[in-house]
Amino acid sequence: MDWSFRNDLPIYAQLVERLKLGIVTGELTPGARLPSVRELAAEAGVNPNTMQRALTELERAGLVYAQRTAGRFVTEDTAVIAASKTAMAESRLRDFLTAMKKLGYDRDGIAALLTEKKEEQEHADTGM
Amino acid sequence: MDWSFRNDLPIYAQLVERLKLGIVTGELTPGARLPSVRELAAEAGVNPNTMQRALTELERAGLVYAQRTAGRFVTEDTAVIAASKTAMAESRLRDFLTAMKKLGYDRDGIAALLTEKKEEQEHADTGM
Amino acid sequence: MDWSFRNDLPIYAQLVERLKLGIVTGELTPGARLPSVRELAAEAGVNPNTMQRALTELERAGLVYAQRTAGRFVTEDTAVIAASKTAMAESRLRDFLTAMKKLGYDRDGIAALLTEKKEEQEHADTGM
Amino acid sequence: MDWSFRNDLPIYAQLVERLKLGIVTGELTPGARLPSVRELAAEAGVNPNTMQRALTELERAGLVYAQRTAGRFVTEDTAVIAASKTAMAESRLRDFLTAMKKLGYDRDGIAALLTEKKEEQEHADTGM
DNA sequence: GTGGTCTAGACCACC
DNA sequence: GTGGTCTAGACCACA
Repeated sequence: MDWSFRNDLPIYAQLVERLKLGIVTGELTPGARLPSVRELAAEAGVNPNTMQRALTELERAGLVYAQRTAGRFVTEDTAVIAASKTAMAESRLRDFLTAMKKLGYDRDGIAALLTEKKEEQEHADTGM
Repeated sequence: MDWSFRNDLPIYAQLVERLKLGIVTGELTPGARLPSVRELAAEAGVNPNTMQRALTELERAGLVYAQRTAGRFVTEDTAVIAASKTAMAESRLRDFLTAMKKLGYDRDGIAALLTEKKEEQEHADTGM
Repeated sequence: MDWSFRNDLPIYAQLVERLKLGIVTGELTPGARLPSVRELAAEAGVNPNTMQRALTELERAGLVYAQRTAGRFVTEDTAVIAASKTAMAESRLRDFLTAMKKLGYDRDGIAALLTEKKEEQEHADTGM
Repeated sequence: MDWSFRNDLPIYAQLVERLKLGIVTGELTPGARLPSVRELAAEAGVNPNTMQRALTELERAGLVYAQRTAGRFVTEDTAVIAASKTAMAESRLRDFLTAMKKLGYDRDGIAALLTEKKEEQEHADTGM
């Protein structure tokens, strides 16, 4: 995992984002035991409390559960994970579309931009 | 103009965003005179200092210029406005694509989501 | 407000409980500004962080909202408050009924206990 | 017996609760021999130490007694069992009433809620 | 050793 | 002065 931080968002929120990503992409498999708070904190280079806060947030979202003294585990409920993933994607998509619409782009304009970007990318790919 | 504020961004930043939007969408036409800081602040229901900061930001971006005593005006340089608009759009697009890619969506997946969304929208439109 | 704490529940949770109670009972009126985190913390005799955690919880529940630098306010949405109140009552009721049922009491048994308690109470009242 | 655990109470306390319930409801008859700690622990899926602690608690409460090598037995003193049962019920009742009173419900309000709940239940029963 | 809680104290952007 | 974030370090019950 890369534990680099931007400065446009609180660290704990970025930790949440990062861990969520790890779960929905399968990097952290359902049922897997997470390292202890202290270990994760050390790995990420943050205070244990900060990491704790992030994990508490994940617990609230149902992506992780804590067991008294055994540690924390990724939920086995793959439905929850899948729902979380699509929710994240839809949210991104919705935000993107409304922002673009506010800027005066309609669906065709957006589609044009996308294909344009795509071609750029392909040229860059072949060029590398 | 709607002057409602979210809680995830400083107010002055939201003011900048809102005014920028007004300019690039033509709601505020090139060369138009802006209301005074006091008036704008009153309209938006914010502290004049906060509005002031937003306008200063817009000046730095070259979208607005001040004339000693006459007030502030939207730039007449339509090229600057157009550039600002495409810059905003590209930035949105880039952020969106990288976020989706992190979530495991490739170009085809994104395209699928977009068309899906489009159909939803159309059904909603016809249904209303 | 009485800020006494039991030791069967984390302090922050008791703070949440106490403040929630204040809101649903109208002790804290809709739209009212709460004292600052620091003031509340001093009044309750806890660390500001602990009070902050409680208030964050209330915010998540929609009973309180924060405004950038102006302070925190009780929600004006009385529907949310009413819903919260009935939710609390129903939850208490449900817990009570299931617990009694597990103990082997049916509805009639519970009703009997209630009227018995009521009479006790009345005798105590007249006796005072 | 169902040995599922919540997360809001230490496991040993939940074990005590569960076993107490078994005794006061007669599921575990007076004088009956309990399985060994090891067996109980295995059945409940907990550490033997944890189950041991729960049983010790029950002994202190006088609901269970140990005989050197023969094992543990449910008390034959039905008076103790009955007293334990009413104590549990009264405690539940008292807690419930004070909580509801704090929420602003008087006896009539509580009675109303109860009958309301009762009707709901009956409709659900007949409806199934 | 694990998660959970709490304190103390600091820094920050914002208004 | 306000809310928000973060660190450091401590203590606790639990298993």
